[in-house]
Amino acid sequence: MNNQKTPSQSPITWPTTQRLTEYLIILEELAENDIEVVSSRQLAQLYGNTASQVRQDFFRLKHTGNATRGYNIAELQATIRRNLGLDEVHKVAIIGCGKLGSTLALHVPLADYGMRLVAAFDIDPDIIGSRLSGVQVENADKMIKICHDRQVQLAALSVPKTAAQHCADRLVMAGVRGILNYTRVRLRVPAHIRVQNRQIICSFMQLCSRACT
Amino acid sequence: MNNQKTPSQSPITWPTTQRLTEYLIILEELAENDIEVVSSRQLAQLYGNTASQVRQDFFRLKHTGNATRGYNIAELQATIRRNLGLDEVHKVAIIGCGKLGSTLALHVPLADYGMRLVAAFDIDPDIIGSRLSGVQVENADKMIKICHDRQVQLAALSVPKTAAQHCADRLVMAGVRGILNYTRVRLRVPAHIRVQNRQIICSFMQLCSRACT
DNA sequence: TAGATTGTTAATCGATTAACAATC
DNA sequence: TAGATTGTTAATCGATTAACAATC
Repeated sequence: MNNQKTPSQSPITWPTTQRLTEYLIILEELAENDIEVVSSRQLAQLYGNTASQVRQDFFRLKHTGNATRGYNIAELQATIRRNLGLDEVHKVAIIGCGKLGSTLALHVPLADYGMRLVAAFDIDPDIIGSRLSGVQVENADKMIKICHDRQVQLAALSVPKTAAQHCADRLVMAGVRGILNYTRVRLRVPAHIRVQNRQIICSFMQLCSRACT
Repeated sequence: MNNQKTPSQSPITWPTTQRLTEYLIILEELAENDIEVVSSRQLAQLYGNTASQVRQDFFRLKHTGNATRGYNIAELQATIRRNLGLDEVHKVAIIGCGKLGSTLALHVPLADYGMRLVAAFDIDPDIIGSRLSGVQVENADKMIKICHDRQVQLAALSVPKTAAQHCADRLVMAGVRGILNYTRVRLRVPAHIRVQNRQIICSFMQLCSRACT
């Protein structure tokens, strides 16, 4: 389910949300190079879309730039972060700390984008008890209690296929709001739970289809 | 650049291509459970879209089902694979075999979807020479020659930010057609090279924005 | 046969692009 | 001032949804 429905209360559509996260990455890169201002044309060039679309996106955020110089990068970053809800700290758990799960824990800079890893789970006794990016890996049978106690809102699911649905069920019971599903299983969850399916193999297939045909 | 332009020759749009890869995963799951036939309504239910959209997608593939029972799963899988170009074997290289790169090599079932890992590179002497999913990790300074010799068409880029553009340049020189970019750098490549940006942190931000606001 | 489902066209919806006055 | 750029509306484009005759 890549194209989710946009909740009616927000003026920000799903395509815009997706672009905003990427703009943020681009702006970060510009800021690192001490660039302070960017025009819609420049940003469009970097993103690979049109200046018109960039301006539309910011128009929806009610973000206003400078009619001569363009957009102030620091302000733009702040607006985007606020609109994506990255101002508050959202608590994240990683379910399954094998190869993929541990990579997510160590490689993804959650802390830089309004999130914090607060729990990690596995069933392998060799992995349970080890530390991963500041948290101790817990036994998966404590998932409901720990996620509930630590108020986990988001979870990344990187377990074997056979465990996927059972883990999802427990996450829902623990009150998690959204699941990033890296398993090749379609999860069945109540309608109010957001699931984003991110099977890495799909990205390879999509690229293959685009680049090689 | 999530929303790429569709090349004019193909009747299959980018949104459809994205869905097709996910249908394939769902069909795999159904086939494992010895289900032989699926209706557009059932598939839509599993994917999270409408039966009408499912039928449109297959209509564009000129795939024809049975007006009473629905679609034969084995036939459907074959049609989708053919349309995505997964019939031939596409050669893949992984650039950067740290935590993320080695996870991609070991975790992603390329061989099941018309791809084959034929090369892997790193600059770390401790990693060079080790074996990863059937290939030996080579020194990154041999990237151009090896990728060219082994006819690498697709590459996954999982190197530190500082190395990203340089690696991309070399991949282009080696004749690679598409790059799956996991770094948080915007790559500058010639127009005929496909780049798909897949920064994992963006998925987390998107989920956060959807689930928590 | 009756009923469920497809194949396909047309209608609708929403996202992107174009255009240009207002701004600095 | 002149020129580049934004803010914003309207037009266009394309994707999704609806509808229903044809099919098995």
